[in-house]
Amino acid sequence: MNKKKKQIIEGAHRLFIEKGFVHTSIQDILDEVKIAKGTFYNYFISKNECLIAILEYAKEESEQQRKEMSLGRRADDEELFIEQVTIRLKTDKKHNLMALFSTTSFMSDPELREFMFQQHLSEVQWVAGRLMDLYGDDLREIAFDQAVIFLGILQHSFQVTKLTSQKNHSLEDIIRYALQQVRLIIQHQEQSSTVLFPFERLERGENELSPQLKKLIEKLIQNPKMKDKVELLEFLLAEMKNESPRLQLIESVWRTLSQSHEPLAPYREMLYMLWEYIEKNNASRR
Amino acid sequence: MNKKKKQIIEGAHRLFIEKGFVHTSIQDILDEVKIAKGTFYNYFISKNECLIAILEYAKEESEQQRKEMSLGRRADDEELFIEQVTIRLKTDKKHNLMALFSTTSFMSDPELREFMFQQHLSEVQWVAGRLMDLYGDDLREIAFDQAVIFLGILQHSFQVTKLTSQKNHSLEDIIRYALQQVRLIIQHQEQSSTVLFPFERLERGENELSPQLKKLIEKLIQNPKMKDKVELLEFLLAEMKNESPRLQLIESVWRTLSQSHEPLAPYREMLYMLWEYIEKNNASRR
DNA sequence: CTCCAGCTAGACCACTAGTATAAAAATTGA
DNA sequence: TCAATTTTTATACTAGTGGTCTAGCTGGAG
Repeated sequence: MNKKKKQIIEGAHRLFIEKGFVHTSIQDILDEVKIAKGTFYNYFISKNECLIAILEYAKEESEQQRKEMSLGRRADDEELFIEQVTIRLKTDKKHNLMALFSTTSFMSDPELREFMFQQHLSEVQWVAGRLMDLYGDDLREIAFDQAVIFLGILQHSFQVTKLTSQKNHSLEDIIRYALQQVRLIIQHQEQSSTVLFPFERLERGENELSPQLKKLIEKLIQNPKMKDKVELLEFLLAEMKNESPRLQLIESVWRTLSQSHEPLAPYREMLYMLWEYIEKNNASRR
Repeated sequence: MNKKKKQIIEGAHRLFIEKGFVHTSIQDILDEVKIAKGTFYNYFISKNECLIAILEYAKEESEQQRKEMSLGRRADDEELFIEQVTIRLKTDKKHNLMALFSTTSFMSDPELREFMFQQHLSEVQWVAGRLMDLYGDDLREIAFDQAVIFLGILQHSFQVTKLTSQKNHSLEDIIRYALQQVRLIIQHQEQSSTVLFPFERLERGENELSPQLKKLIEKLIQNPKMKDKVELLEFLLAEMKNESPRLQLIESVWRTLSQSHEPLAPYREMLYMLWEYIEKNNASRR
């Protein structure tokens, strides 16, 4: 990322935390970072766009940390899960984004809204996957429901903690508590009970791969040298929307894309996610 | 309430739903209701104040309905509870305030924030009380926790329903689902398990009576004729903050206040709430 | 009739996000 | 090193915001 852009993001970030998004004017940012208006609008097409960049940065940060802490540990380690959830909340807290993240609906700008939606949904999916790691694949049917319950308890507990300004519970206490409740439900759930969110419906198509792809394409399309890459990516995007994407084709395209090493972080990230996707689907069809 | 004020509230309400709070300008409201700017600021000191008035109105509406539907039915009727929760969500939906209500943190104006806090907290308290009606007073210890869990599951499920734009679940389905999960937890909860929010701490002092009192005092203090009333109310406010308020005194003051029939809705509402408070505490000490 | 609260129209203020432009400065490539 | 290109700057501008203020109008009560 450009150095100046990073400066702006960091400055804006500081101010958003300090004074809140609404009450931070562009002018404030300009004064803080000591740049001219033109420069700001060189990097962001709007104030909202700037916020999105900050949010994206925060998400990447916590995801990176989650991956790192999972190295060399078992996927069914409850403590690992708790730590991973903690890390997200901590970065959210550090970035003071809890509120924004949990709301979405107040957002006026549709693009910002959409972005928050995706963020949120992908978190639910992550939790659902992790719950299956923890408590076995029998959970599959209700994994998504339990993820929703877990996050619901979590979020609401935090809210009420704030409301009553109780300070006697740590982040971890509350996470542990939420997990305990969910475990209890899982253990005593009868087979026949209602399922609100069937897993399959949400597993594919609406996952985070597609929007990521879209964004990458938009970025690359400006560069004429990337024309052939864009073509491949666009094919992938279309293919993944199908009922049953042709895995062989996707894998082939993936290999082609992997051969050239682009110095773009989102490009490499993309390849990694794609690889995960291929693996997962290969496993489930076998 | 003044006729013109009602007109403004209704017009503003319509616009807030249609275009959202942020994107409705004062000018829009003026055009909609066909009034001059001066008139608007005659009734509301700010746009925020106007929003608060709308929210208050919505809350009163749903509380009224909740009371009405409880007439002649047992307090431990699960169906009644479900209907009562439904009615709140429906009016919230009708007023499109779900989002606002559940968030709070994004609000810039501290007064608005405080208001939302109170709204939210009082809802949690209401649910906690009702859960005890349903499942017995043994629940007391964990009633507040379970209320938080219930509302958490509820809110989050709604959010995810929106996210995934699933339409196959009705309001009632989701409420029933949330209650089912909570019931499951209650049935299998061991005695020794963690309690996040001890009931006693939240039962008194921070209930809705105090802020209501404060607001009423602020209103009456402008009227010199009400000076003696204000004195009594201020005594009540102070007394209720004590560890164990002297019920006899409070009841005595209540009788005095009841003798003069003020034509103010909030005044009568106040008396009603105070009476409920006295009854409840009388019962629990007996 | 007078009086006056409530209403109106509209000027005005300081502020907002975002655009436009021309000149200056920094970076780049040869 | 020098010329070309890109980035940055300063500043003026637009159209809109929430909110204040004033001068004058109007309908109804006494």
